[in-house]
Amino acid sequence: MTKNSEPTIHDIARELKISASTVSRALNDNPRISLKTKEKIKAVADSLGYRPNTLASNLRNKKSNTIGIVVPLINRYFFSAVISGAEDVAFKAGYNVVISQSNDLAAKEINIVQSMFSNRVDGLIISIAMQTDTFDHLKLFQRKHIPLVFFDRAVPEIDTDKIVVDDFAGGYRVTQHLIDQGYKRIGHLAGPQNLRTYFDRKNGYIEALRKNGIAFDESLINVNRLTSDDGVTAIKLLMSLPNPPDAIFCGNDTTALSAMIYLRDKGIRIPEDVGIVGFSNEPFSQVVSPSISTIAQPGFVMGQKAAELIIRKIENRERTYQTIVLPTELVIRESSNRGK
Amino acid sequence: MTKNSEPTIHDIARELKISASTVSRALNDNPRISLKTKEKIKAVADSLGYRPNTLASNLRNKKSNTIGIVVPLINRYFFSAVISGAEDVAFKAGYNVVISQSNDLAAKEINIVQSMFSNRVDGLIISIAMQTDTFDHLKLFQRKHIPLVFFDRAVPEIDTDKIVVDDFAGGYRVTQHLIDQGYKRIGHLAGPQNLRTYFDRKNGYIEALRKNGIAFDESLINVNRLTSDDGVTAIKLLMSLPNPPDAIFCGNDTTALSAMIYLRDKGIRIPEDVGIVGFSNEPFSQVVSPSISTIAQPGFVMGQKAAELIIRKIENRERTYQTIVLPTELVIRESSNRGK
DNA sequence: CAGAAATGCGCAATCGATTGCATTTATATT
DNA sequence: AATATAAATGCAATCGATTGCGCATTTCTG
Repeated sequence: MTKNSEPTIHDIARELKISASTVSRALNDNPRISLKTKEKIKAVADSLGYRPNTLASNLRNKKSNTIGIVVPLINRYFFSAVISGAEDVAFKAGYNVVISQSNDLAAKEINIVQSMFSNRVDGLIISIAMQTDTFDHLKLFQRKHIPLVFFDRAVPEIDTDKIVVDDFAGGYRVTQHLIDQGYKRIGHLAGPQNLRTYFDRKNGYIEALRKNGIAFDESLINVNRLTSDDGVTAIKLLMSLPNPPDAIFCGNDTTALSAMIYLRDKGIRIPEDVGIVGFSNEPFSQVVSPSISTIAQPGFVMGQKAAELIIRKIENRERTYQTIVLPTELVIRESSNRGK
Repeated sequence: MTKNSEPTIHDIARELKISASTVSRALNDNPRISLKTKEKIKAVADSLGYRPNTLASNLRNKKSNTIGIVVPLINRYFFSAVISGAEDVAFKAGYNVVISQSNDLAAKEINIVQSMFSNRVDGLIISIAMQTDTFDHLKLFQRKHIPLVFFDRAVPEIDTDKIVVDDFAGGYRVTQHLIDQGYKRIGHLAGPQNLRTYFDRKNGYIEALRKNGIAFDESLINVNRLTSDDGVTAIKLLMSLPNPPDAIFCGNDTTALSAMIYLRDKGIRIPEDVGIVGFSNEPFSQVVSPSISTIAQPGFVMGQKAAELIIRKIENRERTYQTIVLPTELVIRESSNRGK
């Protein structure tokens, strides 16, 4: 098939009757090579259309200049924002990024992570799948001292760098805001509690209630997977309670939207009758009607920070682990704004 | 830093006092190795925690099992959908994907593409940057016979595989739909005309007018970069014409939305006074109010097809170039529906 | 039971770039 | 001019996996 005529440093060397070592050094601007020789070599390299074979270089250097990124789903605003931010920083620093999606399946995640290990990525940035509950595949990276950075969904039992948003504070703020708006019975659609993020959001909610002296009613919390359909099921359930809520803190914007549409179809006014707040500030949340109050998660910045951090680790400029907690921002929009 | 104790096939060989060749063959299930030996080898490999070094294998095989994907911006729904679809297919077929974004800058695109070449990707899937107007970096792939697949934004002068949507038909349908709804003066916000997609959309629009015997008025077309701000500027301009349009076919959903918001703020009713149609079916277009009529572009499917195609090419199961034109689908929503 | 055929495995080169150490060449010093 | 010193380059091994060819052992055939 493809003719295999890619020029190598040996071809350049032969052309100039010098050794490949010299060519290699020249192309890497090694001071041991004279300027004159360098120029000659670069000229020949150009004329042959030489392009270094990164594979060979990587093998020899035991470094792939590649950062792996694993997300549940690429095609989700928050995650693609993170990827975008990470790619930006990585590319500028001379790293490639390989990206895979776990589809929130533990099995695929394990597969991906092992494949990335075999590909000798220099570091791994990951937000774990909802389903994942064993972590051997990640501990592998730990054991081999390959930098590992969690973002958003971190694993508490693995001690490494983490970049998360302050979900607790987010949940707290949302709830406080709803209370401030005069809502009395505030329900919560919570995500899977094995994921720290959702766990924290719920606890922020509970803490805000407590601080405000509001009795915590377990029945107002519905734990589900936060899909659009789950949102409808959950809101239906909560509204059918003998004493239904007058506000809902939804674990994400998707359920906020689907709950909102359900309520609207039932003739329930938002925010007058029921207040709604989501989480994540998905793009649609500001353009729907009524627009959805939510918590902004700085995805792009998160990606940038994750990449910066992992590069510092890869290049060994830092040895201690840190957990960066990015501040959350409450974005108040129509769905919870009664003007109080 | 990291201790370099990754076990290799040589370690396994030493352990069993056999040769590395045998180990390699055993792990690759070569029939020349007896079952007994294979089992012993696999047992030792497991016990040592052996993981093949893909870099070494790739170098030797002159194949990286990697597909490069270049998009203008990862964090855009359509593109992340394509990436998601492509990753899906690629991963199942045993390929990794490395992804970079050009930010619509020609210079960065060139840089990325060359870097991917150096990394010896087995194939490249790309949607070119708006800015790009020289194509040497892509012709390089052609010359070296490395499979190249364009999607969405293709380069006419490069003869290779392309996956596009039928933009012409899309533009035509949108326009016909607006005419059917009784709109009389239909304007168009067009994208950069060096990009085939936008060029075709515009021509579909023009053709539909012609077929319906409607005089084509150049002043109703505004060519811009289709950002949110561009949309506002453009709509402002069109509406200030002596004889303003009563419907706008916007080159994408972003401008459709910003134009719509501008009109709404001016007290102009949609779709009663002015009809709006976008392009791409961004997620927000169905949840805004009024919801935006648009053309659905099957991003995920496009990504899948692109990956399937490039893999067939890489594995040499196909030699002829093809252009796959995916059908467009008109999604009629509120913004253009006067119930006619 | 000799010779043929099959089976199982090892040697050594290869992929392309890098690098410690050695060697050659140029320049400086006495 | 001879030696010391610095500058420039080359040799050969290395990174880890793969593979054509050949050798040795086993099994089969007449």
